[in-house]
Amino acid sequence: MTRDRVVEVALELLDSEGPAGLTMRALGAKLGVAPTAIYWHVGDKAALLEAVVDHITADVGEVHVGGVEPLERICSTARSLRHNLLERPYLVAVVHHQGRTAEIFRPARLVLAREFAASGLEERDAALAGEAVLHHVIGSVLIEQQVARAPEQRQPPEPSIEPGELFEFTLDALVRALTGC
Amino acid sequence: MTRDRVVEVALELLDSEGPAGLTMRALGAKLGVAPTAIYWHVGDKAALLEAVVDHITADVGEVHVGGVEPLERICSTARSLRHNLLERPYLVAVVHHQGRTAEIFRPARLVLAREFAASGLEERDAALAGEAVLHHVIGSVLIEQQVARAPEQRQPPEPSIEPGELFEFTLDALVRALTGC
DNA sequence: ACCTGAACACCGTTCAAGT
DNA sequence: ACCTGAACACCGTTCAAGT
Repeated sequence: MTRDRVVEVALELLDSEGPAGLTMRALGAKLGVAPTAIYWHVGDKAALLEAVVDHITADVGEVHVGGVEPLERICSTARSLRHNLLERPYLVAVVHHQGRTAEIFRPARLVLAREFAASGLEERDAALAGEAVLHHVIGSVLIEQQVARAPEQRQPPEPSIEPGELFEFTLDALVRALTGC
Repeated sequence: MTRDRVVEVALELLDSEGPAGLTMRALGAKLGVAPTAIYWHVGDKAALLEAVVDHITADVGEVHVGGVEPLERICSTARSLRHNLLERPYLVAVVHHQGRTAEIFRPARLVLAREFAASGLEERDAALAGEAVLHHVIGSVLIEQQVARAPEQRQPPEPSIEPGELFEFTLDALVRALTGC
């Protein structure tokens, strides 16, 4: 029983049971310990969620930047970020609930601003362009996840648009527009 | 005490106290009635939330489309949608929790696809372009709201980028890229 | 038809008490 | 230092009982 172990098991519980399943009692049971023992190691549930999101933030921050020219590096950063966000099903909801959505984008934000600057934009425009790409990524992921677990949606959003294809199509148009190619 | 009255007061409670404050007990108290009376009119809390989101969906769906040429109509639709989404602070979170994010975009989606088609794109490309604009709107709103109520964010996302300005900048670039102007 | 009250199973949390 | 158990205030929900 260490703080790291508690957070680790909390993440497992989150992945398997969802946010509603992550209760102090269930977590205690999975740790083989009384629920109240958690309070000694990590504090209350707010502190636990902070720690969980700390871990998630670190994971999401590890964006893989490939390619050599700025345009390709921008696109690969966006793809990597999207991939990281789609990995954990409840990631966006939990991070949003903690009010830390802006925070998890920091590493990608820095890369994007740098690469847009390298593509010829001046500092402020590069920052704006980077933010635009982030908006596109989070918007895509949010809607993709929602469409996936929609209730009995009367009809699919559009006749057979595959999410990945849609993402690539739009990313390409957006980045070309922002860099002025 | 009618079903509509219950939903109406539930929306008030949601706006004033947030999602955590919307409890059957608090709702009963505000209605001057026992919490269990709600069950007779609207069913359980899941049914209540469905009804609340029904109402929100109708509100968000009322997008104002201005201008005459397609490009201006697309931008004004996006602005109107953004405005509607920003109006209620907990809208995005509640709708997302109900798994109905894709649904609230339906009216705007139809308008956007139609206008992109009018601008010269063929049907499928018009649908893709419309979806891209929706991604941009939801992404912008999500991050804007999060930055607004971030905890003790160490530093603001970027040196003084006003959200509205950022939205306009990116929307313009995106739409011009998609329509090929 | 409409509402109340008691009751139940579940939360998060505190705190004295154990080792 | 680390954990347990009982207890408390809060949830959503059911259901018999009232009018």
